Amino acid sequence: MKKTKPKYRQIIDAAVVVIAENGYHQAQVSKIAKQAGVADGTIYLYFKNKEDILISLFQDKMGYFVEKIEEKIAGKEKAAEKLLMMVESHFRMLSEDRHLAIVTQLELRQSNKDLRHKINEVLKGYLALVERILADGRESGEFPADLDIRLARQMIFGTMDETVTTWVMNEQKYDLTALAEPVHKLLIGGCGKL
Amino acid sequence: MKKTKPKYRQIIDAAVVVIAENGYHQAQVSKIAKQAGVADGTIYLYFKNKEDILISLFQDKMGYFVEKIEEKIAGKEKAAEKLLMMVESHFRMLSEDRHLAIVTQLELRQSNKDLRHKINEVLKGYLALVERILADGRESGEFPADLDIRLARQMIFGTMDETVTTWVMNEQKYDLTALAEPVHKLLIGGCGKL
Amino acid sequence: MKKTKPKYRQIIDAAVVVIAENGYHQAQVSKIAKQAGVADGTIYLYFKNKEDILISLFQDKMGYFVEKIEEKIAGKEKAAEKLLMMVESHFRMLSEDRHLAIVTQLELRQSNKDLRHKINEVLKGYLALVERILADGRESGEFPADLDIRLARQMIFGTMDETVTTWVMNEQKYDLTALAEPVHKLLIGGCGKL
Amino acid sequence: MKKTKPKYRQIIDAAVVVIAENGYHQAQVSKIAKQAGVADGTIYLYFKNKEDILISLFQDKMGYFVEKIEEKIAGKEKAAEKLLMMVESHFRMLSEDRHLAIVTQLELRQSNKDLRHKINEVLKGYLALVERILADGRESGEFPADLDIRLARQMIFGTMDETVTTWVMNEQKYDLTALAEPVHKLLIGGCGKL
DNA sequence: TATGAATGAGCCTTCATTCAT
DNA sequence: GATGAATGAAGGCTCATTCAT
Repeated sequence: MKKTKPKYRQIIDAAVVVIAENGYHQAQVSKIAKQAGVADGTIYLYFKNKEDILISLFQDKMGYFVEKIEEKIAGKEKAAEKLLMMVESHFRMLSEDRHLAIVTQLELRQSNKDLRHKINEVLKGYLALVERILADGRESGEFPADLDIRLARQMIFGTMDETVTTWVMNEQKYDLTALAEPVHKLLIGGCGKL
Repeated sequence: MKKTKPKYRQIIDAAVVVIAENGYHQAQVSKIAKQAGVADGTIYLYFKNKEDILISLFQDKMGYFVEKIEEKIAGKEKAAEKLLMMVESHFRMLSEDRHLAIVTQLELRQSNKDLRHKINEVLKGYLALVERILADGRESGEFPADLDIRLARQMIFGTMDETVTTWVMNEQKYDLTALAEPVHKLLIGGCGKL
Repeated sequence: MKKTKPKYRQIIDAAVVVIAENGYHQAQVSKIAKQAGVADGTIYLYFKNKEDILISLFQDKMGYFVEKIEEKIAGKEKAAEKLLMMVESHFRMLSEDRHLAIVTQLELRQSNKDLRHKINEVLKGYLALVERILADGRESGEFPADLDIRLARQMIFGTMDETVTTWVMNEQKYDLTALAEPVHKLLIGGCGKL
Repeated sequence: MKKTKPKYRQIIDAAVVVIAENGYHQAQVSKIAKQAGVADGTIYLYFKNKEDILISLFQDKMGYFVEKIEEKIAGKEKAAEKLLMMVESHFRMLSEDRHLAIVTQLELRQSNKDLRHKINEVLKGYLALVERILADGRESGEFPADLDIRLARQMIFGTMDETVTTWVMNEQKYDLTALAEPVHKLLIGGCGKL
C-alpha cells in the first residue's frame, strides 16, 4: 500500500508546509518536491496529479481529526458534553498546527469548484459525526424533539469554521482554544435570553 | 462618475454571469467583455485590471445588500426581529440571484489571498451591521448582558454562510428562504432545550 | 499649409518633451496630446500617424540644425574653420536643448528599422553639408587630394555622434561645448604624431 | 554550467538569426524557440526572460570579439599596428556574420533604455581595450603626450561604428573589410594635411 | 524506483487609430 | 476643425506533467 510508504507522508507533510508558507497559487509541484526531498517526477509515483495531493492531504488530516474527536467523545454521556469535546478538539488541533490551520481555512478554499466538491465529500465524514451527536441528543431528550438536525449541524459547523477563519485572518493572535467554552455555550443556548 | 455610466453596470453584471457559469478560473476578460457587449479594451476604461472587476463587483453587491437590510431593519424595534429580517433578506436576495449566490459562495473564494483580504475589507461593513444589532439587543436587555458580541457575530454570520453554501453546493435544489425562520430560531435559542 | 499652424508646432514640441521625459516606448500618443493640450484625435488632423510625428520632429529640428550651421559657416574661408564651427554648433545646440539631446541620441534610435531608414533620409541633408565642407577643403588643397570624402564624413559624424551620446549617457554631467575644440583638433590631425 | 550546454548556444544563435531576419520587435520568443528547435518553455530554463537572451547574446558575441582582437594584438609592438589590427578584426568579424552585424548595428539599439544601459556595461570591456591601446601608444611616445584618451577613444569607436552602420544600412553592398586600412589611416592622421 | 530536463497550452493588458458628435 | 470614447490585435511567461535514462 502506497499510503504507508515513508515518501507518501513526506510529500503530504511537505505540501502542508509549502502551501501554508507560499499560498495555494505559489505552491508549485516542484516546490513541494524540493521540500519533501524528492524529485518532481517522484511525486507522480505516489499521487495521480497535483489535485490528488491536496485531496489526500485533506483526507489524511480529516481522518485524524474525526478519529481523535471520536476518542474524546467515547466516554461522554451527554450530547452537550460531546459537543463541547468536539469544539475543544477542533480548536485545539488547529491551534497546535498553525500551518494546517492556514491551509484548511484559507488556502485550500482557493481550489476550483471541482476540487472543492471532492473536499466536501471528505468533509462529510466530519459532518456526519456532528449530526450523530445531535441525533443522540434529540433521542435522549436533551435537545428539542423538533430540532432540525441538518440546520443545527450547519449552525455548529458554520460557527466553528467562521471562528477559526477569523482567528487565522487575525494572524492567530489570540488563544483560540479559550473560545471553545463560550462558543459551546452560544451553540447550546443561542444568543437570546433564557 | 464612472460608476454610474451604463457600461460600468453592464460589465459588472456580465462578470457575475460569466464567473457563475464558467467558474472563476475560466472567466477570461475576453469572455466578460463579450457577454457585456463591449470590446476587451473597454473593460480597462472602467476597471484598473481584472481583480478590480471582482472587487468592484463585490463592493457593488455588498453595498446593495447592506443597504437593503438596513431598510428592512429600520422600522423594527426588537433585536430578534431585526435579526430575522437580516437572515430573511440575506437568504432571499441570494435566492433571487442564483448567479450571484454561486459567485459569492464558491467562486470568489478562489481568489488569491491578496484579493481575499480586500474582499474582507468590504465584508466588514456587513459584519458591523450584525454587531450593531447584537449590541442593540444587549443594551435593551433582550440579549444577555454578558453576550460576547464578536463570538455571537461569528455564530450568526458563520451559520448563514454555511447554510447558503450548503444550499449552493446542493445545486439550489430546495427553498433557501424557507430556512430563514428556523435558522433564526436556532440562532436565538441555540440547539439546547429551554 | 498645416506646418505653419500653431497646433502643429505645439504637438512637435510636446513630443520632444514627452519622449525625453518618459522614453520612446512610454511616449504614447495620448500623452503627447495631453502635453500639447489637444485631444488625441486632433493629432491625426496634423499627422498621418505616430511615426509621422517622429519623422516631422526630426525633420523640423534637423532643418533648423543645418540652417544654423550654414549661417555660422557662411563667413568662414578655411575648411578647418568651417569644421570647427560645425562641431561647436552641433555640441552647443544639443547642450542648450537637453530634451532634444536625449531624444536624438537615445530615444529615437529605439524606433524600428523602417522609421530608422526614414530618419536616415532626413539625416542625409546634414551629412551632405559635412561632405561639402570636406570637398571644399580638398579642392582648396587644405585637405589631401586623395581624401576619401565618404570615409572622412563617417569619421566626423561618427565621432561627434559618439561624443554626444557618451555625454548624454553620462547624464550630461560635463560641459560638452568645451569638447568642440579638442575634438576638432583630433579630427583634423588624428591621434598619431605629426 | 548552463552556458556550456548545447541548448544555450542553440538559443543564442537562433536569436541572432531571428532578430536579424524579422527585426527586434518581431522577434517573438516563440519564433526564437522554433528556430532553435526547442519548446518555448525551454528558453526559460536557460534564460531569465527575453531581455536576458539579448544581454547574453551581446555578452557572448562581444566576449568573443574582445578575445579575438586581443589575440590579434598580442604580437604587435606599435600602437598604430594594434589599432589597425583592431579595425580590421572589427570589420572582418561583422562582415563574416551579416546577421550579427544587423543585430548589433540596428536591432539591438531598439531595446529600451534599461537594456541599453546593460548593453553599455558589456561594451565597456571593448572600450577599455581601445583605451589601453591608446595609453600604450602615448606612453611609448608614438602618440602625442597630451592626447585626450577618452576623446580619442570616442573618435575611434564612433568612426568604426558609424562606418559599419552605414555599410549595414546600405545593405552590405560593398566590401567593409577593405575600408579598414583607409579608416585606420584617417584615425591616425586625421583629415587634415601633414 | 527515482530522476529532472523538456514540453506547450493559455491569457491579461496596452495603445495607435477611428468616427460619431 | 475638434473631441475622446471605443476598438481589438498581439505576445511573454508559468508550471503541471511526461519519459528517457
